[in-house]
Amino acid sequence: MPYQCSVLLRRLAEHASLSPSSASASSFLRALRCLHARLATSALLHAPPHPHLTLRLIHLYTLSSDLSAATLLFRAKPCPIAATSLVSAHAAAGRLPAAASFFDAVPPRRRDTVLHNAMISAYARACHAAPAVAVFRSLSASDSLRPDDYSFTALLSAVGYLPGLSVPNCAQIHCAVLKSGAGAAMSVFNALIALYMKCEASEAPWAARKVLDEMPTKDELTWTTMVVGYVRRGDVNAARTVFEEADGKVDVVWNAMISGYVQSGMYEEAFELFRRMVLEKLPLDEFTFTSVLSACANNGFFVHGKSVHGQIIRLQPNFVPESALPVNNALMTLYSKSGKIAVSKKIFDNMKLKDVVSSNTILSGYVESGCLDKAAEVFNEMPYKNELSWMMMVSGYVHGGLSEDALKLFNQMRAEDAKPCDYTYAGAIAACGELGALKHGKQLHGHLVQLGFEASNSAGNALITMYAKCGAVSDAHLVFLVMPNVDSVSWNAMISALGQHGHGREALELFDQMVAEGIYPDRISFLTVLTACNHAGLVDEGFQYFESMKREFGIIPGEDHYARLIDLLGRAGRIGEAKDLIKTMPFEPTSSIWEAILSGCRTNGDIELGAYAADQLFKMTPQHDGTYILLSNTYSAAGRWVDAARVRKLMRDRGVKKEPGCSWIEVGNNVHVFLVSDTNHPEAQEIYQFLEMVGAKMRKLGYVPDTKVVLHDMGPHQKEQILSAHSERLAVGFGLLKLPSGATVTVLKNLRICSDCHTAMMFMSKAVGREIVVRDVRRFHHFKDGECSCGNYW
DNA sequence: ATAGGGTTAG
Repeated sequence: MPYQCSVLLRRLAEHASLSPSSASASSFLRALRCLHARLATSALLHAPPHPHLTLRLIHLYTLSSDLSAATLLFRAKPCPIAATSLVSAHAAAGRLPAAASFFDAVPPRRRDTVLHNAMISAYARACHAAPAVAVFRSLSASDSLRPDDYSFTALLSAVGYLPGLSVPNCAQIHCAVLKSGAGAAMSVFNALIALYMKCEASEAPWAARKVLDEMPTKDELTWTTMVVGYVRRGDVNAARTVFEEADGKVDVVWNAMISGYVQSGMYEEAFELFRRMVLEKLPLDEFTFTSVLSACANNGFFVHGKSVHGQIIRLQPNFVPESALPVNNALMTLYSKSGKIAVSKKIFDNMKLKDVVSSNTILSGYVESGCLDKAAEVFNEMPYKNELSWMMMVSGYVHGGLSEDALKLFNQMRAEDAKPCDYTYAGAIAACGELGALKHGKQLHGHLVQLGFEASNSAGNALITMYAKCGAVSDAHLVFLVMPNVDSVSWNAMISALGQHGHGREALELFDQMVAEGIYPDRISFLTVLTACNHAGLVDEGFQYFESMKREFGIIPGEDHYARLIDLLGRAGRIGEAKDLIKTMPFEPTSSIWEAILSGCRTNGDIELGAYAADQLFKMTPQHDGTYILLSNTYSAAGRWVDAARVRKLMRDRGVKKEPGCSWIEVGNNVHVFLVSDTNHPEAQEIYQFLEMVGAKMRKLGYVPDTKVVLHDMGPHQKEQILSAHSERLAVGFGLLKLPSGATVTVLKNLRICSDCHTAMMFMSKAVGREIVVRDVRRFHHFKDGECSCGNYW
């Protein structure tokens, strides 16, 4: 019986090790798995000291990834060879502690060179250089053992992860390898090339090249290593030169070069190389397809991408599920990015093997297209979520305006003990900014520092924006100042922070400083600058920067830049110049342009142009309520009440729904509450009742001399946001009042409200003992010395 | 039984 088992198992093992990844072997192994278990048991029962049998079984289990069965067997019959198998299997699966436990389970005297090699390689895979070196040292120090080619190869790959690796370091190791005499294999040289290429110094490729030139024989990996090394250093041109030189060696070099182009954003070149591979009838494998599909997806080559898909279908490559996986993932990305999420989902559903990347890809497709419900569905069904899954979902919610959901998810994440990455923190911080939840945002800032994410640009940039939106400009500035590597996003965020709060001059100064420090401004920078000018009323400066954008920086102004400049002119009463500007625009006015014109006409009382702009807007966006309101206000401002009423009627006739909004009202000198503009809306009833309640309460306190009502366009969601977000900080008035919906609000003292934006406010906080500025997160007006920066206040 | 390279999601 044991003998029979042994023969059968050897056959199995031979079959499996011939092609461990081919479909037939894996299905073969799967089919026989039940048999294995029985054989294993009987083998152990019938042949107590039978190391060979145990060994074969363990190897077999390792090949079929049944590590728990292999581990069980090892515990019953520990031997160094079995340990080797298990160490490498666990390392391959990314479980370093498990791998190390098998190495440790073998007494030092019984460890052989191969077991040491497996352990060194395990540490190398996990990027742990120091312990790998320690294992290598213990191998060298042993009397009976000597390191071989494998030992050196694995050691060299581990050493590559040492921080601050220099060329002299590498040369030292190089010498040691040569002296030992053991390292003469091609793999050792290839590893040496990779090691030199990892050094930052500019002469490193030269040293690597020397190794390559001195090699007696080179194989495909020699060239590939050079190509990959150059790609990692960001030198695609040098990679290309090496690639050309290696011409004739097929397969991997091509894949490495295509992937190198993709990583450097040179998608056309990547596709061109793929085309050459097809023309020269070179074998295309899953790596080729994956890289070229990614090139197509990233560059909008959707037609090319589809033809690659066609090629895959035509060639019917005999991919095992493991190989088909990345290809399918790349295909999903292609279809998601070209807006065909349904196709993407179909591929997803048909995949035999899925991983986190698959789910994340479909998740990102849904998030990008704004289908947050479907994204959440995928997210909740994911068997395994990683950092990225959480991050995409959190930032997806923020992007979709669902900041509360974002924060809820963030809290759920911490409850599930999942570790947020810096991007996830950035998302949560952005959510705080949207909600004006300064206290929560500060807390997150504290966590960031504790976790050592201070150097993260994404988190830092999110902090700047969050503090700015919560009115804490000095905090925003502090973050900006202590950030170790500010990028253009950081500059833009800080410029915008200053601009939002009316520090127009400072914003412009910061912009100039940015340019002086050699950071190239982008279109966002100019948008920010124009906004800053807008809030500070710096019309001529706005014009100057607009001009220099084209002239000095070669950035073609988009409709958003024009719209902002027109808005700026309109506010400054220079509607005539705005008209001239439209005539010089290289494109037809868009809806945002007409909107800026219309709002300028309202302030300037230009009824004729306003009506024309409104007509254009009615054609483009007939259901947009803002146009009707603006036009009607333009008429009423000019005293043409009949026309104003006509516009309101038009709006009703066309079935345009007015978003219910709420506003602040001033009661007497010092008490302020909410009111809604459209009393027919159910939302209005709620607020109305609320106000009644407030009124009654205030009358009791003797606070109601007269009541002013301001109408304005704030959505119900926004109102809720403001109510819930600010309530904690606003608790200085008469105590909390509760809305039927459960949101709480506090009545304040010394509040000032801008009649234009209706949202900026200032009050004396008894709790803090100083003046605090609170603002609506979406509107950018600045309150200074009791006046709003738009100059329109009461 | 162990080594060196190429893969997809933001």
